[in-house]
Amino acid sequence: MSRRVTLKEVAKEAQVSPATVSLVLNNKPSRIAKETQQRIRDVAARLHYVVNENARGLVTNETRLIALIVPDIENMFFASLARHLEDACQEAGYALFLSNSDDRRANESALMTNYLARDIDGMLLIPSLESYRQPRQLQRQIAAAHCPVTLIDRLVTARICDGVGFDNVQGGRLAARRLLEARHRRFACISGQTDDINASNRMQGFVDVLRSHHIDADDILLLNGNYRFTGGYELADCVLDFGATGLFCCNDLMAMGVMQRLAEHDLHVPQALSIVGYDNIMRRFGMTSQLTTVEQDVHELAVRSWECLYRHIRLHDTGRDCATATSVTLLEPRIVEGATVADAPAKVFA
Amino acid sequence: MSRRVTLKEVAKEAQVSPATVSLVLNNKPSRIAKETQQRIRDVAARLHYVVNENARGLVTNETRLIALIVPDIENMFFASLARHLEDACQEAGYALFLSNSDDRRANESALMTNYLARDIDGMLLIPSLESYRQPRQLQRQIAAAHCPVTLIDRLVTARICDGVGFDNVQGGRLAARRLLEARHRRFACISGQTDDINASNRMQGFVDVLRSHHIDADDILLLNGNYRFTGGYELADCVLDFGATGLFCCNDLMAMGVMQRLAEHDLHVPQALSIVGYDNIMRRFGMTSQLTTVEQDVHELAVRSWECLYRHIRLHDTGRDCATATSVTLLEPRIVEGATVADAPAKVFA
DNA sequence: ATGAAAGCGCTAACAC
DNA sequence: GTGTTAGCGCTTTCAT
Repeated sequence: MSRRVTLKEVAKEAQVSPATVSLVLNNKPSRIAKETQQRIRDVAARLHYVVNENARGLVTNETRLIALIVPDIENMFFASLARHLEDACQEAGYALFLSNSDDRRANESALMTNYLARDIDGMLLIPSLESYRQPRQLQRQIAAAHCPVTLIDRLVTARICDGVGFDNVQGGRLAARRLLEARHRRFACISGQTDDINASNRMQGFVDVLRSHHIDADDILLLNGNYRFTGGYELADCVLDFGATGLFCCNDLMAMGVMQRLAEHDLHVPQALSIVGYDNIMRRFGMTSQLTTVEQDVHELAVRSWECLYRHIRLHDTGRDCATATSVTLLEPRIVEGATVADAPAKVFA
Repeated sequence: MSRRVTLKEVAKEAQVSPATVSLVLNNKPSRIAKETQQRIRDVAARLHYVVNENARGLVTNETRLIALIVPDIENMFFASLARHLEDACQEAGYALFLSNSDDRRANESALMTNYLARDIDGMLLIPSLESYRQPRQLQRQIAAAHCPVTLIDRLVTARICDGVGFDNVQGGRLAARRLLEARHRRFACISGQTDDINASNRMQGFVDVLRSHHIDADDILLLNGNYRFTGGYELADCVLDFGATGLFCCNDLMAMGVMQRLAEHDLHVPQALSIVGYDNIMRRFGMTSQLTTVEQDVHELAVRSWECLYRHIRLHDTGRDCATATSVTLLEPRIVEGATVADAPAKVFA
C-alpha cells in the first residue's frame, strides 16, 4: 500500500511544470512536444499516478458522480434496476454510487445529505415507503438540492421533480382481462401492505376492470399480503375457502407461496386455480418461466430514468434548468404468458 | 434546485470570517461567543448550507468513504452482504459506495481505479471470478493502492492483503456428515462452474469425508451446475438415474430446482431423495425454511470484514501499516436442520 | 512549446 | 474571542 502520488511529484520527476502534466494527462489541445508528452506519460505510469478526482471536481465543478438510493437492495427488483442503471451511467462516463434507505425516511434523508455534500452531479431516488405516503419532507429536501433529482418507481404526488415509473393501474387491468378472457367469474387479489401505493394501484386496476365487466363485489376477495413468499403461502387457504378460480398476486413471490401451499394440498395449477403474478423479476433464476405474470421491463425503466436525469444534468450545466415543467413518465407493463392460467371450469349460467 | 452555498457566503452573511464558521459548524473546541455561534448556525440553516466533503477531504486527508465492489448485486448473497456492510460502515461514520463488477476483471479494474481516484479511505472487495483464478493483475493493483483493501469471500491465494471468508471445505464436510449420519451410501453432489473455487472446495470437503468413511468412488456422482434454479432442475434426472439417495447441492437455488423436478415426477422429498443445500440466503423470503442447508452467516461476514478493514484504516492513519503480516480469517459455516434429510431406506448389507 | 499564478471550498496554525 | 494566512491537488488563463 503505497502513498499517494500527486501531479506535482510527476511534474518534478519529469522536469516540467504541473500545468504541463495536467495538459498532457487530460489530452488537452496543446502544442507540447511529442517527446515531452511521452516522458510525462512514462513517469506517470511508473509512479502509478492517479488523478485526485475530488480536487479536480473542485475546480471543474463537476464530479461525474451519480447517487442512487434504493429502499431495499435485497429486493431483486431494485437490485436488478441498480445493475441496469449502473450500466447506463457508466456508458455516459459517470460513476454510480448506490445506497440503501431501508425504506425509512430518516436514513433516506441522511444519505441524501451525505451525497449532496459529495457534490454529486445528479441523484436517482426511489423514495422510501414513508416518503411515498408523506412526501412533504422529501419534497423540501429535493427542492433544496443543488443538483437534479429523478424519482423512480415511487412517484410522490406533488410534482417537485421528474419521475419515471410504471403504470400500476394498467398492470392490474391486464391481469383482470387475462382472467376474464379465461371465463373466470370468481376472483381473489393479494395485494401488498396497505401503505404501498404501487400495490394498491395494481389492485385498483384489477378491481376496476372486473367491476366494469359486471363482476359482483361478492365475487371478489381482496387481501393484503406482505410481498413475500410467506404472505402467499399463508393466504392461500383463504383464497381456496372463498372458492375463487382466478387469483391475481401483486408480486411473483407471493404467487409462488400460494403455489407451494396448493402443492401441499395436492392441488394442481392451473386446474384448481388460475394465477397471474407480477414482476417477472425472478425469471433471472429460471424460477417463474411457468408463471403467467405482468412484467415490468426493468431495463427500460433504467434507461428512461437515466435519460431523464441526464437531460437535466446537461440543462443544469448550461443555462437554467428551473423553467421546465416537471414531467412524469409512466411505462407500460405487459403480460407474459406462462402456464398458470386456464379456462374456468364450465358451469351452468347462473 | 438551488445553487450551492459555500462556507464563505455563510461567513459573509453572518459577518464573520470563514474560519469562524468552520470552527463553529464542526463543533471544534474554541471560545467563540455563544451568541455568535447561534447566529452562524442560523444563517447556515437558512441558506441550506451543506459542507463540501470533497474540499474538506482535500485538507483533512480523509474522505470517510468506503468502496465496496461485488461481482453481482443481483445475487442475493452479495446483496445481503452489501446491506450488512453498509450498516457497519454507517455506524462507524463512513459512507459506503457500492458497485458491481459483473464478475469481470476489466470492470473490476476500472471501478477500483475510479474509487481510488476518489480518495476513498478503504476498499472492500469481492474479487471477480476472473481474478479469483488469475489473481496476479488484481494483486498488483491492490499493492499499488493508496488505501487498505480487504478481500471478502473469494480469497485470492497469494496474500497481498487481508481477507475474510468462509471455510467452504468445512461446509462440504458438514453436508457429508449429515447425510452419512442418516445412513446414506450412495451420493450425488451438484457443484458450481468448474472455475468457482468456493464451489469446488465445498465439493472437495464433501468428497473427502465420504471417502474417509470408505464410500466407494463409484457411489459418488459429481456434477457441475450453474448455481441457478435451472441448473438443479436440469440435473435432477441424472441424480435419480444414478440412484443416489443423498444429494448435496452447493447452493439452495439448485436444490430448489431439483425439488421442482422431483415434484413433477410425483416424488417426495426426503422420502425419495435426501437433500442438503448451501447458503440459507433465501430464508429471507421464507422459501427455504424446509431445506436442510449449510448456512453462512452473512452478518458475521460483514462485521468481521469491516473490523478488518477498519483496523487497517486506523493503522494507516497513524504510523505505518505495511509491517503487519497479512491475515486470512475463515469463518465457520453451520448446518441448519430442515425437513429434507431422512434416513436412507433400510437395506441388506451388501 | 512551457511555466507562473490564481483559485475551487475548505481547515488548521497562528496572529492579534 | 475572532481574523489572517497558507495550503490540500488540481485546472486554467495568461505570460513568456
